[in-house]
Amino acid sequence: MATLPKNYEHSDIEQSTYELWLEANAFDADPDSRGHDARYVIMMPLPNVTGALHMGHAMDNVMQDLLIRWHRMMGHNTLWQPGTDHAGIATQAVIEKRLKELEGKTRHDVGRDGLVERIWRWKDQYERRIIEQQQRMGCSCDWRRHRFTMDEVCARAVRHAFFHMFGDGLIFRGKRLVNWDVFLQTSVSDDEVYHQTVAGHFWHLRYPVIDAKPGEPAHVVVATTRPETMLGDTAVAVHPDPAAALAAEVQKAEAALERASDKERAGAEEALEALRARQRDMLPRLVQLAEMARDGRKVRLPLMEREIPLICDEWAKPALGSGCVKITPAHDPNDYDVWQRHKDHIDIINILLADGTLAETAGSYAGLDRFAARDKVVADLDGLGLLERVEERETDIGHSDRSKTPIEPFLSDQWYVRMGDVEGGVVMGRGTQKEHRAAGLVQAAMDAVTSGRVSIHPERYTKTYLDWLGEKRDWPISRQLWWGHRIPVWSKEGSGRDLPSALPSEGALARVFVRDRDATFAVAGGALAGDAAPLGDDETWVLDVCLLDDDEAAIAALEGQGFARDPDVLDTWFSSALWPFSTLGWPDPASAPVNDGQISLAERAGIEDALSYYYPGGCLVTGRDIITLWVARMVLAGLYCLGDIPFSDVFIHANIQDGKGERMSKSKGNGIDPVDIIDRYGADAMRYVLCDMQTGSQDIRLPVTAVCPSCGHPNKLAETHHGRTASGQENLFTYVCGTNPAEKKKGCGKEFDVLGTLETLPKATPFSERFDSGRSFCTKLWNSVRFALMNLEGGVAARERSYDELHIEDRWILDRLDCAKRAVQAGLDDYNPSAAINAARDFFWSELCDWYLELIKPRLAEGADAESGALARQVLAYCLDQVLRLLHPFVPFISEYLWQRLGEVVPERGLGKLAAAPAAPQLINADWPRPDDRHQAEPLRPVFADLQAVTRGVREARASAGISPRQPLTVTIKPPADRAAALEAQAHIVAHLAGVESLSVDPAATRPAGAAAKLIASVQLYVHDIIDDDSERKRLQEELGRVGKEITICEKKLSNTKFVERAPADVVEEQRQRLAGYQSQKQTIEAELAELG
RNA sequence: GGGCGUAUAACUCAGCGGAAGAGUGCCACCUUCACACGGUGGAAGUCGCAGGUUCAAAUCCUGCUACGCCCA
Repeated sequence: MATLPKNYEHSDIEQSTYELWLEANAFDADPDSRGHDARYVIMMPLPNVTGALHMGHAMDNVMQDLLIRWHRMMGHNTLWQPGTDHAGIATQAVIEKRLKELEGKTRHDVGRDGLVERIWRWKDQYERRIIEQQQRMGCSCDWRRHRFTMDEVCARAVRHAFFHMFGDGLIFRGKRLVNWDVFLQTSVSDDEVYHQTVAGHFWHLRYPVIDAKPGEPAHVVVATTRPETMLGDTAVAVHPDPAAALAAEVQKAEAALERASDKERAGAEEALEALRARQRDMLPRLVQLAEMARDGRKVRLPLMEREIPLICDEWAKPALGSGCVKITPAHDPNDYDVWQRHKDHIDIINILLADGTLAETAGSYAGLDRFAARDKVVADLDGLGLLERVEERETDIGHSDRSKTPIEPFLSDQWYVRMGDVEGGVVMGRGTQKEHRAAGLVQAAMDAVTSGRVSIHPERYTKTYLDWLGEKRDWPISRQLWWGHRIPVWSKEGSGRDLPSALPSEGALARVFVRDRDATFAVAGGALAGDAAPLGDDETWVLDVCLLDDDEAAIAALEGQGFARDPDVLDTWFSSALWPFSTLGWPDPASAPVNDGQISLAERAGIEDALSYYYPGGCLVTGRDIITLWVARMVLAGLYCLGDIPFSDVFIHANIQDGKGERMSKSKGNGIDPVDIIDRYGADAMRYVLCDMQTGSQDIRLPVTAVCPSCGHPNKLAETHHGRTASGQENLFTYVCGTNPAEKKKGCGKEFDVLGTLETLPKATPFSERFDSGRSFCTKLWNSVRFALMNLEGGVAARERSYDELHIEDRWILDRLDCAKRAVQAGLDDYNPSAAINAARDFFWSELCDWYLELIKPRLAEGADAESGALARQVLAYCLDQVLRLLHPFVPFISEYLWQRLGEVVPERGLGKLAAAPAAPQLINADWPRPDDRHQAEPLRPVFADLQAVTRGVREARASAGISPRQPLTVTIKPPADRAAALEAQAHIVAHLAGVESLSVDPAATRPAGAAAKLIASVQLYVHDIIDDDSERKRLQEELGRVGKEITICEKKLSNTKFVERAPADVVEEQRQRLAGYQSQKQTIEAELAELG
């Protein structure tokens, strides 16, 4: 029969339980007759295929599975859509790096097709690994719907979204300064740039003034951290009104000084004094330079021997440096803005090539790498006596997150999505029933949140979302990569009015982009729409044709006319933004090309198609770092393509940090594989602890210890030293065993890694003591069910029961269970898994196991009253049934396994109509427990609290007197008269739980000689024959002191007339009650002492 | 530089206006018939610092300090 093994081994049950669910198709989601209110959809934040998952992903997946399993049990039609992301730049960077390391080749050696084919192989490998990891965690997603962002169905959605945006004029070309990664030779978005402060220099350069007049300076001084950019200088700027600007600065400094704290005063005074010194010493010269600029004077750019103008622009700050600033429009964002303001009379010169070497425009420096050029420029200027001085200075340098190389601001053509408001508005959800007009894409996404249609939990992240969107910056979507969705635009350049007379392809969209003035015009039938002749005769243009499909005939026609396809691919987030509906077959589920073995998305047999049934979804579960990257973009893409929000709730969970408080991530080398934790502790233990940790705070610290693969020494990673690379630098990915200075026992000193990504080093097994509590919990759950099964064996009749026939402990446990159900529900409703699982745990462990199970043991014993025992068994089976249901979303494997065993022994559970527990073949699909007012037993709570307190009192007396737990005691209880009856009726409970052989209740009792006296909640206990008078006297004196202190506190409060007058009446009354209680305790103790003599 | 967050027992975290809590760890006792990944009992905290509001502050406000994250 179904007795459980004595020991719980997670490895024995997890795989078979997961297979049980798979065989029962328990994760499958199909549209059915349940209404739209009963749907629950989670779109998995698609992990990218660059590598395996770490604990941060585990948190994300567990939170989703928790919500999904909970909703599934509540009877919802529940879809959890899994999938992976191609992560364009990240994945290509990994493969290129490996190509270089393993084969010594670059991507150009293997070609576009060759590289892409290698990436597909990598993708297949890691996608498998990720799915395996998710399955080990217990993820209950519908694997038949697994998608990859470059699947055919997703690719089709990308083409449609792009085509429509293109047609609406929301996609445009722009010549902009982008963040250029010279290693990967692509632009990267601001989000992919991290800033690092590095030691650098500040070079002060002299530019000679041309034909300086008497009294004028012979040169101007400008300063830069990147001297090679001077080759591209096209102006030197001074402030137009330096006097006013400096005066304003002085005023600000004076105000700051006034507000300054004592600590800040010295610094503020110094700053003010420096400004005043500038007013005295430098201002006349700056005024003079401004006048020279207005006079059209020029300076000679050294090395290039180019004449460049002095100009007036407010970007030059009189309070900083020399007050003059060099202007390099093509290589600095601020200078680019200056150029925009002075386009008419200054140039823009790009001196850099895509690979980071200097272009022809850099004159004799052409061909040099940017850093070599820097050295040479500095040396040459020095040789000419034009290097005034060099300052050591820390500079903040942007680095590419992918290649770790410094970013160059670089002028290039890029594709953008127009995020801001558009004249006439944007049509959202064109052609759908929800079609409407919005001011612009970003505005629509902001409105969705401010109106409450999308709510973010915790609420504070709403600000993050709105602040970021509020900037309404255009979204750069082109990447100079080979891995990704290729931009579906074919282009041809020309000039003047020489536009092709007709488009070569029917149904294609076309726009004319006019170079150098950021203008685009739609084309209809070969002619410019609207204003028919916006093109000047000498203007150059690009005609862009966007195709909806890769129609071979159309492409051939275009290419025949000299059109060429754009080589770039789209930003990964473009396809991710469509995820909530591309996965469901948008724009047409009926013809959606799903993969082999996958479920069709089309309508069938009168049941809705996947898209209309499952869109919009329910909840998006993710970390706060991608609120801007992804959440916002999904909202606006959903609104634009379907006219509706993609989800109604966003649950932002905590990020996992290591023992040092740094965010766990692969790139930092401090991440750990959840499978390592699952192997050691079990998936349920890991899930239990992750849920317990998810309290609503934004970070969770998880100190990790690694077992050295060479000697077995446990190394606390936060304090263990890293290894070194060949060049002697700290290697963040490796550790040296035994280098924690705080550890007494030394390890072997050998190097290891924790991720298993280094082929040259052995991998350590990581663990964290924080998961112990999860494993203990599972063991306890296992053993309690094991105990129950031993006692339920032979079956329990599912008899109809009335509340009246229940014993006091039966009613009490039903009351506690009912409260637990409410608390678990409330915790989950509030996105507070920690509160939910603690409520379940407290009920299960502290109430069901610690009290109820102990209380019914006599009723279950052989020879006990059969009727009483049957009732206890029935209540016990019901409680376990309910507790397993409550725990299932948190710890699915063990709860399902135990449910199966419980079902074998007691197939029908519950107390009839009084407490229903509808049977289900599998817990994963069983009904979620609902509270029942009839189970509430409020009047019983104080009675039970008395019993518990008295029980604890006896145990404490026994422990403090050093009496063996086995020795039976004799106890007399002297309760206040009004509580005597209730206590007497249940005295057997205390007797049973505290090891009391003889127990009497007597409101008039006095202390027998040798008895320990104890006062518990106004109930006097006498534990007979365990103590001598001296130690009892001493103990009572101590007790008296403690009570005296409490009395003083209460009296002090109550003698404060303000407290009595202003505090709420019930609070004052509570204090009075407390005081009375303590005073009565004091009397009792004094009486005891008097009796002792 | 701007925003968000965190500082509570040795560790990891709850509590967020009316008697300082949990889990782990620690100490003592217990291998009693579900469970030593257990039971019983216990020790352990000027609730980061300084002001303020209030009858009352870990909790609200202001400032400081340290740390983390996001955005420039």
